[in-house]
Amino acid sequence: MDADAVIDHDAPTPVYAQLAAILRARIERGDWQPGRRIMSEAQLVQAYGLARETTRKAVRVLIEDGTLFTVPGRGTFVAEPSETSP
Amino acid sequence: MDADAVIDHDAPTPVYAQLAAILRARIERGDWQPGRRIMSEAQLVQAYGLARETTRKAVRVLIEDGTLFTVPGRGTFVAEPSETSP
DNA sequence: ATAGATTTGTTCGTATGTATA
DNA sequence: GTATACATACGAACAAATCTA
Repeated sequence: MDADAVIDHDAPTPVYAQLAAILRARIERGDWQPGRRIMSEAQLVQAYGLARETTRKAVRVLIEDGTLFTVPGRGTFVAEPSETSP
Repeated sequence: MDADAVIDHDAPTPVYAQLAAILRARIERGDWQPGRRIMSEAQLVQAYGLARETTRKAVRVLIEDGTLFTVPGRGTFVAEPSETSP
């Protein structure tokens, strides 16, 4: 999926999965480097016009596959490549 | 069968098969494009005045021949032509 | 040291849609 | 025709951790 792709609410793919793919593409493209903080949940909501729980679910997908990790009160960060694909 | 055909409860053809033919005609006519969502089950029930299980059976016919596919929580979608007739 | 702002974590509720009995 | 279950999506509210002024 393209990094600048737009959310399609009528597509078969769930919105949260679309956003997860977009974020993954932006990370692979280098928009956010390993160890760096990505947009906050509020910024994701604003940028993609989604509900907070939907953006959180997208982030959770990337957390579960080792791409991102969160720090309460700090933000959401890009994991080191070694942690993603050893 | 015509896309605007009406269900005939007294015809030899089962009602679910009539509806399946109607939906197939509407798809072939372009009412719903590949990858797009068709009416929900509730809308089909409302539009054609049938029981829910009858509309589900009609949809199942088109799923089994590769015309449609469903995504829980999302809806029923038109398959890509390549998936229908390779 | 305190207050406020920011950010993630959690818990409700509502609505829609398919799956199953 | 009803009921239950599960998945998706949106909305609101509050708590906890962190940072800044």
